[in-house]
Amino acid sequence: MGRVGRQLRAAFKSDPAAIGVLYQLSRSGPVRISALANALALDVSTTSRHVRGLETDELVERQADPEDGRATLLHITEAGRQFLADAIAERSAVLRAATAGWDEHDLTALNHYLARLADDLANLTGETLA
Amino acid sequence: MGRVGRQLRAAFKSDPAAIGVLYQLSRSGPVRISALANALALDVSTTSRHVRGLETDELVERQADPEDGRATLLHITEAGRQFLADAIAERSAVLRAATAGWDEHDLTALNHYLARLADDLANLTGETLA
DNA sequence: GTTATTAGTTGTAGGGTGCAAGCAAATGAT
DNA sequence: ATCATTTGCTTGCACCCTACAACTAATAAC
Repeated sequence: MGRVGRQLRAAFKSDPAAIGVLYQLSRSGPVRISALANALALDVSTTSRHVRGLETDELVERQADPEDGRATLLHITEAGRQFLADAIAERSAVLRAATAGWDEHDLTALNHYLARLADDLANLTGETLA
Repeated sequence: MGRVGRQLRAAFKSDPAAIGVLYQLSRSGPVRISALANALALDVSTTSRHVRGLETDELVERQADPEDGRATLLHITEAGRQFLADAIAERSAVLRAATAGWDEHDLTALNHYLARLADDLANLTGETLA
């Protein structure tokens, strides 16, 4: 089981953390850092540093939260979407190469199971975006 | 997809790396460090450090390779097996908790797919134990 | 208005990882 | 046999990810 993880990590060299942040932002609209950290199952401080890095690269932007001066709302930029799309494309290519011998049915089944497992694990520990 | 990985990493706090080494050793008998590194898709140097740590904890032992004085052959100790078994039990408990609502068929199917994917990824990059 | 709580950042420390340099044993060329 | 090369492994170094603790700024509670 851990094998899959290790091999995927080895195959996906590019920015492991950044992509998680961008992915979450891409499908959730303006969010606070704390919510993001929660969704990623990471510490707020860690998430804060990632966001700062992405901000420097202009893949993410922050705006003051109109309802709370302490908080900031994050959103992905157009460049961020592009970057994410490229990263996903690269990963997909690897997966497609690995699963070249699979038939359509098995692929969708695996996908389905993984999504379900991710949801169940999220429920187990209570991490989700609000 | 990365979600599963992140959440599993969060749920399995204990010794991420050590367990990989022990697992490989448990199912492969005496191996060289280089072969182990290859199987784990890790750098030899990284693997070397892990082995040293496990050796200190007496979970792994090394003996000189009779056929090559430079190499060492690693094997898991009884304590190592016990440690691994405990770790696997802990992980299994988490997974069972997460998949409490799954029926038997789906579980075995997921297992099957993951094993297949791991194999295919290994083939893609050529990492296996000899 | 003073105190407590909350959102985020920064300091610090610990691990994992890979690359490059080094060391010792083995192999190959002469 | 001798010396150069290759091979297996370890160590030095630098970088990233991560969490916890201490801190600042802003809000909420009283």
